[in-house]
Amino acid sequence: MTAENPAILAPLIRKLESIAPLSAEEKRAIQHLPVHGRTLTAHQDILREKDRPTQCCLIVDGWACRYKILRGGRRQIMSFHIPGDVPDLQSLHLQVMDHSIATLTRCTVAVIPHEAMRDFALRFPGVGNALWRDTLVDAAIFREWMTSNGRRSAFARIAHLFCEMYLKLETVGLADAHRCEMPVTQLDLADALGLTSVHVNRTLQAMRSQELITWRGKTLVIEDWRALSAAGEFDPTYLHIEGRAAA
Amino acid sequence: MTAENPAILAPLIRKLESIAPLSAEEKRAIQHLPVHGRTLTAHQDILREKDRPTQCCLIVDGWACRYKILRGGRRQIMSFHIPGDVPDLQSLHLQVMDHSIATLTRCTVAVIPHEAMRDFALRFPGVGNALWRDTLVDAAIFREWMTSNGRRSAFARIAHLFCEMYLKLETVGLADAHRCEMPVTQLDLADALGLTSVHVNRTLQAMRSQELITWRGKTLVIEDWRALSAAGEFDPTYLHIEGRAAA
DNA sequence: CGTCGTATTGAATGGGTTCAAGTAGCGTGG
DNA sequence: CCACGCTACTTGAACCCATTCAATACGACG
Repeated sequence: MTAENPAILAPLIRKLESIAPLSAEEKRAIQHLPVHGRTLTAHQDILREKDRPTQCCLIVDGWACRYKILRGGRRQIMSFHIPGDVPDLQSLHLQVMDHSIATLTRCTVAVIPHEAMRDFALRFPGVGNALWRDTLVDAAIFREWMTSNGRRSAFARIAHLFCEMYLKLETVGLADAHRCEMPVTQLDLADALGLTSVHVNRTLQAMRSQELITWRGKTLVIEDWRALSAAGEFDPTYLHIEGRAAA
Repeated sequence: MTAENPAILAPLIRKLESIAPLSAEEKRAIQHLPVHGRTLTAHQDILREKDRPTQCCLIVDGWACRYKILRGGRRQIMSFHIPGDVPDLQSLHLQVMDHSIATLTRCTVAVIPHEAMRDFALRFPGVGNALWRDTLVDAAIFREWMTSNGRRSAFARIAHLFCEMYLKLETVGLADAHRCEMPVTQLDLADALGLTSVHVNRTLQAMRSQELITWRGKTLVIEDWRALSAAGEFDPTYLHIEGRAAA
C-alpha cells in the first residue's frame, strides 16, 4: 500500500519545502507514505459537514474549496485550495467536519490515513511542525478574508484575492510572470467574497477597463501588479512566505 | 522565575481541561511554567503588527482582541479573547505578527517565554496536541466570522456572536443561566462584525424590543436562547466543544 | 457639576442586491 | 460539422440594507 506513483507526492514535498527545508531522509519518508490516488470530476464533494473522516486528502492536481451552505441556499466559500494543499489537515485533531470540501475543477487527490499522518509527524517532528505552521498560515488567510468581507469594497476584495492566489501559486512553482490559472467561475468568486455574481461581473469589467487584469478562459494575467495590490490594500505579510516582506 | 502565584495559571488549566483531560503531573508542570504577571489598562496594545515576539501572552483576567487597522482608519476586530486564551500562541511558529492584539478592558496577563512553551509541548505531547487543537478551533471561529461578514444580515451577525461568546464563556466556567459578561462597546461590536456602530445600535434596539436579550452595564442576558440562536443560524459544531452537538 | 466617551436619533445617500431577460461559449453527440 | 443544450457571462432598472453625516442625550467618574 505504498504510493502507486512517486509523482503523486511531489506537490506535497514542494509545498513543505516552501515552508521549511526538508532533509533527504524526510523527503524519502514522504515518498513512502501509504497513499492512494483518486480522480474526481469538477463540483464533487470530498467531505461534507458532520463527516468524521479517518484520512486526509492531498490535492495533487486541480483546485478545491471549503464551503458552507446557509439557510436559503446562500453559500460561503472559505478557501481555495491548490496542488500541495491538504485542506482537511485539521481533521487530524478535530473529529467532526464543521464545513464541506469540494472540487472546483477535475482533481487528482491522494488519500492518506490519519494514522500514517500521525506516525509520520511523530517520527519527523520537523515535518510535524511544518504542518502545524501550515494550519496557522491558513488561519491567517481566514482572518484576512474576514477582513475583506467585513471592511473592504467589492473592488478591493477581488483585487486582494487575485494577489493572494497569484502569490500562493507562485510560491509552489505553479505561476510566474504575473500569470496564473484561475479556474473558478464568477459565481465561485462571489461566494468567496460575500458578493453576488452580478456585482462581481460589473466590478471585473471596471478592473479590466482600468487595464489591471486580463482574465480569459481559465488564465488570469495581472497586468499591473502595483496598481492591483494597491487597490486591494494587499500586504503579503499574512502569507508568511519566507523572505517576502511588505509590498 | 516560577509563577509568582499559582492562581495566575488556573485559567489556562481550566481552558486546557475543556479541550482534553489533564493528568495530575501535567497540571503540576503547568503550575511550574516560568511566567510573570502584568496588569494592563483598557485599550492598550499587547502586540503590534510586524512585531516579532519571543513570548506568549495568557489572558488571566479581562477581555482582549485581535485587530487590524486599514487605510482610512477602518478597523477589523478578528477575535475576542477571554481568560484562559493565549491569543498569540501562533507566534510560536510564525515569526512576524500579521495583526495587532490589544486589551478591551483592564487585563491581567501572564507572559510565558516561547522557549518554555516549546520545551513544555515536547515534554508533554498531550498538552502540545491540545494547544494545536486550540489553534484549529480558533481557525474554525475565523471561518465562521468570515461567513457572518460575508453572508449574514446585521441582525444575524449580532445574534450569532452573542451565542458564540456565551458558549465560550460557559465552557470555561465564566457564565451560566444564559447570563455573561459582555464588556465591549457597540463600536467594538461593529468593528468585529463589519458594520457601523449606528447600525449596531439600531439593530440592538430591535433585538431588545423582540425580548431576545437584555444588555445593560457590562452584562448580557440572553432572554430567549432558542429564538436568538435561530435568528443567528447558530450551530455550535464549529466550536468543537466536547459533548455538544448541533442546536 | 463639568467632561469625555458612549449611546441614540433623524434624514439623506449609496454600494450592492434583486429580478428578469438576453447572449456567448463550449462540450457532446448525431 | 453543425445543432443542441447547458452553464457561465452580461446588461438594465428598481430597490433596500446599511452607511454617512450631524446633532443630541446619557452616564460614569473625577
